[in-house]
Amino acid sequence: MEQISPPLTSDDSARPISPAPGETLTEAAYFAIRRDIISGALAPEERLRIERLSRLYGVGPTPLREALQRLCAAGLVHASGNKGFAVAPLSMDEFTDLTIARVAIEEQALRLSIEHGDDAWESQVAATAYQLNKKDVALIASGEVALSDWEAANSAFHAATVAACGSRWLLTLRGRLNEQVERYRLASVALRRADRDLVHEHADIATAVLNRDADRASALIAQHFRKTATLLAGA
Amino acid sequence: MEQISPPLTSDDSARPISPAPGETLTEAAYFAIRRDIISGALAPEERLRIERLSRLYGVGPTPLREALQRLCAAGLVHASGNKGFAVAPLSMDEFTDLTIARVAIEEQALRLSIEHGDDAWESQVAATAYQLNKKDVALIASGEVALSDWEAANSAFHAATVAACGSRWLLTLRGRLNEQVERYRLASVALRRADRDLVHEHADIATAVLNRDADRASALIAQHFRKTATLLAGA
DNA sequence: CACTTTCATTTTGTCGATAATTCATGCGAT
DNA sequence: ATCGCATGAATTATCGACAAAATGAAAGTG
Repeated sequence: MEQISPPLTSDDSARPISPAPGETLTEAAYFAIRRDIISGALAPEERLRIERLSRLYGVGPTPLREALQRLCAAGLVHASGNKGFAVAPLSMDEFTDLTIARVAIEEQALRLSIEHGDDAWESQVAATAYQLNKKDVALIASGEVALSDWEAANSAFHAATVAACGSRWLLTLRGRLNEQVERYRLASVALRRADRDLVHEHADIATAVLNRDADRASALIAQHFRKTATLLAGA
Repeated sequence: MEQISPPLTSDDSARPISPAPGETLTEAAYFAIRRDIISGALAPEERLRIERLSRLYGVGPTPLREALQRLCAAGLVHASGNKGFAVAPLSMDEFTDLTIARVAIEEQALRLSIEHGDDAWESQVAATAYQLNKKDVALIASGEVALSDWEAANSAFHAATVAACGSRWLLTLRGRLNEQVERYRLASVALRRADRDLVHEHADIATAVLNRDADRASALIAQHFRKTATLLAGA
């Protein structure tokens, strides 16, 4: 989540992972590899040889294999027969597929959230909407504001809107999908300075949500996601 | 999927798994353990000690650990710190949560499928609906027909209806959810002879789908799932 | 030129050692 | 006398090194 796009591949500089407190090496490796796959430091379809990863992260083979198995279940890594692991590929088909699923889940989560959300939820939505608006304006103005800041605010706002949907499973699935989309986002630089009117898009969504207008919020979020998808695809 | 509810726990009878052709031991172990968790042979919250599993399935510790990591990502197993693995617990909260997510995904998948489905899809829906109807009738009549047969038909019908949704991700997520629900289904015997009018429920769904009435199909499927949930909960 | 056989690389599985955790036991305090 | 706490031993998970199986490629032969 930190670095946007480091020296992509062939970055064999050792980046040893901290064993972390009360965390198993397997988990540490899992998070480290996931981060590097999402950020693109490990390129799509790149083969993940154990020995190399072992040198890279300074971890033994066993925790690495276990971490890779988990990533495999998460869909970020592909494991074929006896031919080892590789970073999951990136394709347009997969991306449109992903967008469909994402819209479906976000729409439903949003509807449920609007239906069940209480006052605290409303406050949170309003608060994150306000923060995001500030970041949106700053982004337009200074062109190259701290991007990770904006991303955090963006993510927080969208998370807040669906937080009251009442299903941890729905949110978990949503998280997994976002994880995947993040890869495409970061893979394409086009999205950065796309001159879309984010200020109004987000403001409209926030308004619809706070007005409890499920149909309108649903339509707007679908449009919002699809626009992102179109921009990313056309770039 | 085969056995409904074998001697539950303390079944330490060796059930060695076949290495399978062109399949790695890790995968074999993964499927075997998943089957036993879903079927209830491995009880909820039961601790999964490596040594014991090793004796049970006749597999070394490493493949087992890797399989458990994957199951962990799938949500069927919980892994805590350095305290080993355990079968994921079953709770009412989790179940209602699950039902919400399931309805959300199935509704959307169904709508998309109705929108995009072609003639081949229609045929498949009609065919599986016909088969399921036969099994439904048989189930009512003979009281205790081959249950696995009925389940296969039921599963095939519902799968057919959403098959044309156009998103592999949506279907994958749906599969994961169904996996979880299956555990609750099999854990409760109440569902078996629940005298609900399955014949008509299924027939109505099939009719709505084939008539391309997305709203009605959506409503029916939600009702269908929620009824299952209610029956299961009340038992 | 195609097919087979062999060899090297890579992945997978087994084993033994280390480190963490849990349970039981004994001591001290209330 | 009982409850709480600390200590120690046994159990258990985690890790890294070694060995076996499988895959892919190259070379040799029909």
